[in-house]
Amino acid sequence: MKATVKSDKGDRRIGSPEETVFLELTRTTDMLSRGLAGILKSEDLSSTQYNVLRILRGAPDGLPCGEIASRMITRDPDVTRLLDRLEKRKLISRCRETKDRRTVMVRITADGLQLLARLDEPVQAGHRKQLGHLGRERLRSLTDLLLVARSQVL
Amino acid sequence: MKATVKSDKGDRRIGSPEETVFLELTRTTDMLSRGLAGILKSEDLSSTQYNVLRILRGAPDGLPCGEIASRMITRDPDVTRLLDRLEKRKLISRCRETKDRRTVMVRITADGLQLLARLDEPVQAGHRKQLGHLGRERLRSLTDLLLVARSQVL
DNA sequence: CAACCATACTCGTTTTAACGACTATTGTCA
DNA sequence: TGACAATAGTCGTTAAAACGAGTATGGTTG
Repeated sequence: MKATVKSDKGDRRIGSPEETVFLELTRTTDMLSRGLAGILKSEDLSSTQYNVLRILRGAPDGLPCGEIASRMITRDPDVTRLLDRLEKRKLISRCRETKDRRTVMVRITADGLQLLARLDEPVQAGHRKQLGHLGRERLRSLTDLLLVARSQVL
Repeated sequence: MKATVKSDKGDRRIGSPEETVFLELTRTTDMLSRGLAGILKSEDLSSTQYNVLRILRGAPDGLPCGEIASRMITRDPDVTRLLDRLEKRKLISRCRETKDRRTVMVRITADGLQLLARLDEPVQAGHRKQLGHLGRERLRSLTDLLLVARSQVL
């Protein structure tokens, strides 16, 4: 997350309820992301990189890099170099398809899987530590509300 | 927000409720931020810059730049150059304090205020468009839940 | 008052992200 | 089939963010 707002207190004008939600979302997400980033740093991984690896773990047969881009937010052009960095570290591999020679298939390597495996536990623990106090009930409400919120937006 | 996860579908393992919330938060915030960024782009402003300006609007007497940094997430060192860019555009002004000559006071300029004023309406409209469909009730629940979530962390 | 620590920024450098233009294949249809 | 458009990635460049070290000023204390 690009990190943005934190408090903005001092600005006395109370915004619309919609804006309030937006600001709260931003602050909360930002705070949580910071925690995750700290955990990932132990493996020298950015959260974007972590995400790519997780996406690839979910697709053992590999994915064309356009598909990766579309599952993330970052645009096509940037994925190339993101993958470059991961490939340099042997966490993924790329190979050009023989059928459609335009597409490049990307797969996670054994090294990549191991790295993810090392992170699984700390990441889960981090999430529990940050959000566990909410309890099932509220976690569920929150998830539901967010789904509804997102469903409408384009 | 640095833009990160979007879908991650394909990864069949259903995570903990905490992780689910985290992912939903990330996706939602990301989607909403994207919308805001689009609006800000009309004035060639990044969301970080927008935030600084809003913070400063709330503090007519100016703020030392360390205080700005602490109200945002970004670290001290980076605020300097962020302000550099804003100053170059005459949106803020800086002057060294006479009392404590270490601190630099930052103020928003008339130009800066005008720019914000031009954005106020579109930004509000954007938020309503994105989240208005939730209705008072759910907006409020969401805000409350987020506050609770954040209260505990760190 | 002199040495020392803390504070408040600034500067240098390396990574990343963002935007645009460019290349290579494939698919379409006149 | 031959021109044209669409698709899939890559490359170049500029702008931000991240991390660390450095500078100046102000407070503290022996």
